[in-house]
Amino acid sequence: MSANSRLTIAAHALAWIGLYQRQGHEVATSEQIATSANTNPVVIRRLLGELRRAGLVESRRGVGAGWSLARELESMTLLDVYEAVEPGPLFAMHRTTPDQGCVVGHGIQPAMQSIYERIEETVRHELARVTLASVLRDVLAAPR
Amino acid sequence: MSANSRLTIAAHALAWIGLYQRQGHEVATSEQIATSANTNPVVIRRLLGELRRAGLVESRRGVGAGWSLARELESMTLLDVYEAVEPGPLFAMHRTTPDQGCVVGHGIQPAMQSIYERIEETVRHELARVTLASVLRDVLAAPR
DNA sequence: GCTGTCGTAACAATTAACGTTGCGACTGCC
DNA sequence: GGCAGTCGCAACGTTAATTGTTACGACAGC
Repeated sequence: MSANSRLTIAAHALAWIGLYQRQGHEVATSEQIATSANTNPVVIRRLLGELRRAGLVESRRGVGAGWSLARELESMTLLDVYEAVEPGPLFAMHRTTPDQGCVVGHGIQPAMQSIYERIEETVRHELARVTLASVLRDVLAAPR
Repeated sequence: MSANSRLTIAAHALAWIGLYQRQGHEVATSEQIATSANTNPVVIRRLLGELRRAGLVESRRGVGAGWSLARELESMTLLDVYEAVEPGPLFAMHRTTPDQGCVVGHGIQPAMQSIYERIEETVRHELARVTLASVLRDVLAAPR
């Protein structure tokens, strides 16, 4: 599965902003975060834009502009981030509609759909148990 | 997440073969399955080849060739199929290594890695609870 | 006005999955 | 022994999504 790294990068950005603010800074720029994540500032701005729409971060414009947290990291979970940045489901159906004249082709999609929904629900449950504050704790606890 | 449909198609193929055998046929051809799944026979052969390596199906060659189940559908779970056809993890890390000189860039990957491993474990647990026999039951129970 | 940053559009680059074609290998049947 | 049907597999084209890049206007503080 060509998994995407949107959730990883978004968590990275949030942890970075959170740590930076703890160190007394008001706002973080997309360029600073991009340097840490080794990617392009526009990629960060795009992701943070989605997080802003979800009410997780705020942005200022003008000179001295940048990003800040809209809520405490303690009150943010990976589920919040996941829902903000992940568009589609974990597992996909057929790209083309299967043969509806075939019994299997007709019944397979509803069958798999309900299974997939149950699995995604447990994934969401697990994501909801992890706060961004605990992610940052784990980040800082990594051996160097 | 650009989810792929490999698990869905593989389950489709197994259910199709299982039902076909129940109706008294010995083997199913990749072309029959491809027609039901509305795709190309080579795609089916590729997927079934992976399932064969995992010991879930067998194939014959020559005239009257085709595919048959190597085990009962009751003894096959979606986890068996998932592990046979899904190469990578559900969530990806950064595409490029983050800045190891940054505290967050250095600690983010191990932190996310352990979270992702825990989540994949619960997904595997859920997949293991679903047999292909129950998938086929659900397929046949779909309203027409 | 100048500067630094966001906001966003447009497009290129990369990657993975999927689809297609072609052909050799195998096996049962005539 | 030849024929026909199907798998096995490689090669390549197509498609779609993500990611990366460039460009430029908007905004706000100095």
